Amino acid sequence: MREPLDPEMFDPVCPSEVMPIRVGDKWGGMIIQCLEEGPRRFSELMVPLRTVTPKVLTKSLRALERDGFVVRTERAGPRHVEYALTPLGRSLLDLLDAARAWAETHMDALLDAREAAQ
Amino acid sequence: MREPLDPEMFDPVCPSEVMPIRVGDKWGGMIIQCLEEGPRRFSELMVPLRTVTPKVLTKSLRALERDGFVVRTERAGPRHVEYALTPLGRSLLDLLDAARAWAETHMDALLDAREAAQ
DNA sequence: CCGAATCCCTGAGGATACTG
DNA sequence: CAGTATCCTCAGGGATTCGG
Repeated sequence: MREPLDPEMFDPVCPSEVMPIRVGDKWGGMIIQCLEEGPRRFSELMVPLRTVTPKVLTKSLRALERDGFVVRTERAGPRHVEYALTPLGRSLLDLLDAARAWAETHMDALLDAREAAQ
Repeated sequence: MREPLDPEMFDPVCPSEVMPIRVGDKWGGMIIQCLEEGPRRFSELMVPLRTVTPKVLTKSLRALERDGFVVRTERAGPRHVEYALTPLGRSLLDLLDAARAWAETHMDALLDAREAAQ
């Protein structure tokens, strides 16, 4: 939670375009993974999600809030906002892990199939 | 495999709009589940997927083919086409089961959260 | 029976710029 | 720092009709 998020946390070669499994919208799964170790601030989230724009990140966070996966908290101090997983959000972590495990094992086969089909 | 697919296989109240987990496109996960017990014909698939149109089903099936999840086989006889899971497609079944298990346990909480947020 | 062809429309997602 | 405000594109998804 204290350590900053790895900017290379998500493989740019394996974006969500290729990943056939999604939780929420395009960024939902990645955001949830970013929050696994504890609350994060808006600007912290933008680091590993490099290509996301503020508007889209906001939209995704709002959607995760609506579904009860994430809580938004304004902390004292100037413009300090934190996003954290709820218990319901945490309940998705196992699924996300399973999805990542599937990807590591089978993504090559998927890519091969896709290439074989041109 | 021999038994016809249950027309009520998928809860119309809980369509993929609500389900936050997706495999492939909107219909991908449901199609894969339909093929779990063995090959199925196009028209068989349309039964549980009631609201899908032929065009969209075709498109989804083609996408599943491209990714190597499904094979399309033309059988002898007039216009007899079968779709079946490949081993790669079968490798997704565990994930889909996990997703369904998650949904059964937590979907109510999600719906509550969504309603609380209006 | 298994689609293909056509048309359409919404919305997810992005680019860019600005603000309290 | 944490977003808003516009504008735009494009593809997912659907309705309807047609064909071998």
